[in-house]
Amino acid sequence: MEYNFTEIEQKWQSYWSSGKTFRVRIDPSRPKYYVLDMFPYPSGAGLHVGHPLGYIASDIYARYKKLKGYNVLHPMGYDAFGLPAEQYAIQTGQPPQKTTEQNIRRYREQMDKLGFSYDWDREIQTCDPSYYKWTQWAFLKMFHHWYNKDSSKAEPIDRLIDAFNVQGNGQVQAAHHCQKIFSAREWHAFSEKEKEDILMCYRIAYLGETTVNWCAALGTVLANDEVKEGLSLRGGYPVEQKKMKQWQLRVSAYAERLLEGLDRLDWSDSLKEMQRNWIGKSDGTEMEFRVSNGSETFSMTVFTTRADTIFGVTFMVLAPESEWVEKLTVPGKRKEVEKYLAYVKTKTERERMTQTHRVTGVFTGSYATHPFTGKEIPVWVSEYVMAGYGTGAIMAVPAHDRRDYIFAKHFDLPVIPLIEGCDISSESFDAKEGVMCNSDFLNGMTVQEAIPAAIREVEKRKLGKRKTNYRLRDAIFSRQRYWGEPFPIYYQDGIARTLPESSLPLELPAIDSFHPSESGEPPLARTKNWTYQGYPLETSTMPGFAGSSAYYLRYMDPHNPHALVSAQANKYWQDVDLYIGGTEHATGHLIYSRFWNKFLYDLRYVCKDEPFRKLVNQGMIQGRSSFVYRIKNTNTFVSCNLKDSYETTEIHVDVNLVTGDRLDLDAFRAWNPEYKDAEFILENGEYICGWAIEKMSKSMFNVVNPDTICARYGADTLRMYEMFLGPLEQSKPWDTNGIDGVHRFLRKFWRLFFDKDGNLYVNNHVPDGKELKILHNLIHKVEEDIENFSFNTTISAFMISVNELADLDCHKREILEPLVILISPYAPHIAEELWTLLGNSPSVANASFPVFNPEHTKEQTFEYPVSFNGKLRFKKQLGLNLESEEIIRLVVEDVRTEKYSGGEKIKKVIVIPGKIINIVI
RNA sequence: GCUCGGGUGGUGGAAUAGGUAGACACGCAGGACUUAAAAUCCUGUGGACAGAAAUGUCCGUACGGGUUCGAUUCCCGUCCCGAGCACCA
Repeated sequence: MEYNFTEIEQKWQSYWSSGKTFRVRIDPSRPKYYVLDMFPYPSGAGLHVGHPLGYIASDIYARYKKLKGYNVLHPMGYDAFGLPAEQYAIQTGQPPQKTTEQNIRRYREQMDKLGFSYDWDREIQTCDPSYYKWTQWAFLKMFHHWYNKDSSKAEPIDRLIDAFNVQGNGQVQAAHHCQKIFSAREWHAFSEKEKEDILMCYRIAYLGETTVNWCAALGTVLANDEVKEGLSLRGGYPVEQKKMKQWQLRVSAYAERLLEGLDRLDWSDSLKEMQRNWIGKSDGTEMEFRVSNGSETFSMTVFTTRADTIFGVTFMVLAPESEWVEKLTVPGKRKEVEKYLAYVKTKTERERMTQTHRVTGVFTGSYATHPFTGKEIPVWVSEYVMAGYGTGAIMAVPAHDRRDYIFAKHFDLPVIPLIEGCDISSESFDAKEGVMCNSDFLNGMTVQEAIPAAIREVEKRKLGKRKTNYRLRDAIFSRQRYWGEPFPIYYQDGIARTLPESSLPLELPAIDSFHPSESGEPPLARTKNWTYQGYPLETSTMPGFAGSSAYYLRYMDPHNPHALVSAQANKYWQDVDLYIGGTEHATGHLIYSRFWNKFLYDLRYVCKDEPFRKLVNQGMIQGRSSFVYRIKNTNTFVSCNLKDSYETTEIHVDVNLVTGDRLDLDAFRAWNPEYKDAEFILENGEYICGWAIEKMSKSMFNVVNPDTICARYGADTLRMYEMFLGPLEQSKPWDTNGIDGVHRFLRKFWRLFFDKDGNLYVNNHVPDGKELKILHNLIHKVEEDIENFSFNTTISAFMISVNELADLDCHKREILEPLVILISPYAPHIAEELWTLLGNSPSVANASFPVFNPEHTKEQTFEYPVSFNGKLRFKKQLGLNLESEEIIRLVVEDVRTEKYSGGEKIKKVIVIPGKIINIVI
């Protein structure tokens, strides 16, 4: 019988789905294990071979854990709200509901072909009202809570109001951005609007004025993680900084907990490091400077991590956006400053970031007084100081800060060195080392001593106090978009009011035009009756990360109409034990969902404060793009190695028209009408394409569809091959060379179960030591490798074992049956088929993982006389005094021998001279 | 610039509480079976040198040092590649 993968795979896929083989339920008698994939955004392009990489790995692990007796939750769903569907809707008029549904269907078809063990009864789609009800619900909870720094958790806003009623806000330790300090009496006197405005500054979900990333081309604001190098992540359009009133989440309140929680997570160091950088904790000091513009005197605060350099401050710098600029610009400088501010405004965020070498700035005309020396120091404005970090103003120490140094040199400001013997003739000395000088009471101390000493002095003189700053900003939560969750918010006399929980979900209305309105308002603004009890509803929608922030909780209890997740389900499933997905979510989703989860934890809706215990980042599978070279202004294409003699344009060509870099000329002509009359200049009768490794994407024509591979080799081969390609976490280009090897192996595996005539043949003979050794070595290896996510090396082990068993012509049930179980996580279809052919009832998923017995693999242990014949050079370790020809007797723990024509010879001895030492002879 | 990874045959990659480097696979070369092809199987395959051959010797894990009886593995320095952050005071 031949290995007919098409038939086998179809048969078992339909068996699994109709029999609901992978349905899971709460079962207190078994330990739980939760294996989660980052759910995909269903794009119009469908899955390419890179997408399933992580899914295959998680499926292997989930099946393995199931075999190990765990009750495994392994769900899948779709992150269905998002920009691309809406962009597509704008271009084509197709409603996103419709295209999203189509894409989901396509994704599902493709995934089904790969034989995943998902419990599809738990599928969720973030655009489904029964799901986003709970996204809106969480938002309402955040609106109604504030962050108490004393208890380090979120608490109901009513309790804050109680505090205001009794004592005002002076003593309240809260994460907030309220500028006013008021007494209880003042609080009582405020109007309702005033009270609401104040409370808004304390809510965890709040509406606030802030500098946002505004993307004009997309017509929406974007979160920091959606912007890269001044361009939008989606589409690559320019992004500018703009002050706008937006919904935000007070993620910054959780900065310390988000940072500290990382220590308890089993994530890769690099990912943790990325999150640490993103949170950007820095310990320093806030220091006050008296500043005068000639007529008025103010107290201005700056933040520094180098309080020790206080005596090197020779000027101050304000961010152009800082409110101090207005106050400190003297009349004589007004024109100049305004001109500078106008100049800064014309620069896009991207320009400001890429043109960092350009030194710009302007003097305000004001002076600050140095708190220790009393000297007057000028206050400047420059774009190199950022409004959003610290206080938007800095004390500049040109001798010991690179940026300040460059600025000082450019504008000819004084530089005072503070470290003995440091060379600052061409650049600043930024290292935190050396002995202080020119620094009054700090002189003679090392930098490490001077930092705390300076802070102590600052605090003693009441010039400032210790402060920890975080780079992490609050998340901007509104998008001027249609295809997202509507906010359960309406406006009454300019006050934001929440819809009652009982009215959720607030469903997204169907609309017919997806363009933003003329005035730049979101599409919902044009929707008739977008009101609640006659009051206008919020017209922006929630961002992409809203729906993905708690989906892992919903999988635990996906159909519950009364709660996001019941306490019972949450208590059983707890948290995600293994989360697999790409690094691209390091500073987005993985921060937001940790924040979201911590918030729900504070409110006791979930029992774990960290959602994802272990996280593995699968690498990206890149595409191998092919190129043709068109001679400029012609329709003639020249082969790769001849292209240097012509002036050519490089054009991407569909990789499916190329075999081993040779272009199929007819297929190329048929590919695109533009090329139907193409002429070719060949080399050796062939057209050779150029190539490059790039991101796999439709626009590069380098997409390899898993369906094609499945049709040709079967899903089991694809699954094993993707794992065989290399370490899971490593990025690697897709290369179909080598897939034959894996396919050959599976055929060989199949043939192991048949006799020479091709009849199924399995006997009940008792296996001998050799066969048992092969099996148990393999059990050991598979177990070890799966636990270490080293899926590629397991496959080698399978290949070796199967070859050995084939050589022994082994058809023993006791060996072959466990072998089927071992391979089932990798190649589930072939395993199911063989499992039933062996007379077992389906499915192998319900079998248990074979037990490793070291007795079967153990090598001999005995005392052995060993002659070292002068090759022994281990006297020191052994504590022996040996002459070269001496023969010694050692207690040997293990001896490895090797057969050769003359008999056996010793290759390796493991001795115990107090400590185990490996010796190779 | 800073942080974190990484550099091993023609290729993807094995092997690190330090102990036979190159598992396994691809590719390539040769062979068997076949009218032929496909499929399958076998043999060889890091480099250099010696030998008819079995085999042996030397060199080899980016480069230069160090620790060690022994280093792909540990330490120091240099170079290169990848990823992330990037005026964060």
